[in-house]
Amino acid sequence: MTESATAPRRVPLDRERVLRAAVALADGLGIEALSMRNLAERLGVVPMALYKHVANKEELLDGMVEVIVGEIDPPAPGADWKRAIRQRILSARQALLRHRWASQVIESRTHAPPVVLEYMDSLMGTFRAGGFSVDLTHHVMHALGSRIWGFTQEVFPTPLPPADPEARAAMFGQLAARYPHIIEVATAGYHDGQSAVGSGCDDQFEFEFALDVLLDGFERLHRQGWNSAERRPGTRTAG
Amino acid sequence: MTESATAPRRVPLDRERVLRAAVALADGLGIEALSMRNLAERLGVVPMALYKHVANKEELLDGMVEVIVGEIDPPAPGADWKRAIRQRILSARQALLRHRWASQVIESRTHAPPVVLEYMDSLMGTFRAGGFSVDLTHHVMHALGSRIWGFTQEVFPTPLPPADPEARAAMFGQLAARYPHIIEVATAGYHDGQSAVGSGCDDQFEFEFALDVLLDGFERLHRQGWNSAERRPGTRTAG
DNA sequence: ACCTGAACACCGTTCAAGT
DNA sequence: ACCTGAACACCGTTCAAGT
Repeated sequence: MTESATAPRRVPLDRERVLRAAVALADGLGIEALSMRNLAERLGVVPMALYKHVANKEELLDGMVEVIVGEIDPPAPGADWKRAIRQRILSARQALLRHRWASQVIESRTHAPPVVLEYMDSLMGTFRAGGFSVDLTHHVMHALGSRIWGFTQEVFPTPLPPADPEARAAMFGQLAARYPHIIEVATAGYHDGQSAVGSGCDDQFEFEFALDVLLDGFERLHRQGWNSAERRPGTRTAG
Repeated sequence: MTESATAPRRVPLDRERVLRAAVALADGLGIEALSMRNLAERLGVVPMALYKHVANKEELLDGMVEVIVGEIDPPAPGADWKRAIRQRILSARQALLRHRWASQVIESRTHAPPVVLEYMDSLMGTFRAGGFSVDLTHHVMHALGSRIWGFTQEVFPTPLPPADPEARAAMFGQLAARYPHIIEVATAGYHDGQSAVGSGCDDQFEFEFALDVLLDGFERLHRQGWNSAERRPGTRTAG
């Protein structure tokens, strides 16, 4: 009985506990609230104690990425490449949606933690198993880019329209004059008084739309036996 | 002669000068070196003087984005939609490459400055002029996402291999065991002793590859009269 | 009325002093 | 030998004192 009642919460710190606390803190208060001092306080230790388990804040962030990437489902056995890739990326998307700060942190990393390399290697293995050439696999991974994590940097969120109908009408009038196409697109299909501006698009639909345009394109290139010695996809002339 | 020799550099500060100095500082020393204090010193003023021209640092960053987006070429007249969009995005890419910090700052913006809305509106106008439905224009803009700025978040840069041939061979052996597909792809086409790992891919080729896969896909959907009431691109069954 | 130095409330990280 | 409080060199921003 080493953990007796006389020392109730004297659980020794370890890297795992530091990382999980950091993830929980970022989940709860946002990534901008994650400071070494803040995290230490949350763990009931002095800030310097953290430096026993992570060399610095950058390494802390690396570790947090590892935790999130670890939540991505393993590849489904037996699926064809297209379904396998699609499923894996959409699983990554779910993991990233559970931790809204994660995409930002992933994009700020300058080197890949091992678990990230494993994930990328696994995706590439799926393409190769599907018959993709090494060449096409290479460019296809680049084309997916950060989309392999299930997110794409969206264009800027448009601000919420004012609640007052008159003010809203005035705002739309002004915007429509300056940005006619944005307003046209944003208000399409919303003719019953509300508008898509501010109310947000269906992010999941948009993500899958882009993913499927890419996957369909990859499939076509693969079938055509594309290779990079020829030109880029769109520039090949007929015959 | 208001600007006489007796007061040589007493040029009054204005927003324009603040923004240009901030861009120059970020270009020269990196975005992490851009602080209000640093920028003030560079301009020979006290930090508080900056707050006369920008409300806070966020607004300073907004202004810097405006400067960079202003460098993007206007649309070429007379080109078909595909060439026009392609050219515009590749021009944006050149602007962003001149300011390596810009993509990071653009992605961190929470709202779009007017010049950004104008650029997006202009792209959407090009799709519309090319006959795209409002519906397809909407989803196509989402699919491009941050690619409209000419960049995509690349996957993590792989570290430079060690110079010592023996150490390099050992490293490749270890990596190949853990990440066989990464190594396969990274070393393809480099059989003359060097490797693509660390030496970097052709970013411009990769960018245009992905862009063209998307543009080709958009063209195909447009010709098919795609609309979002049907399913996503890849999920439509034959017939 | 205008400007600005000092101060406030933070940061990540170092380091020497204390146990 | 180990731990940690104080300190260092920064931040963005506030505010009151000085001109």
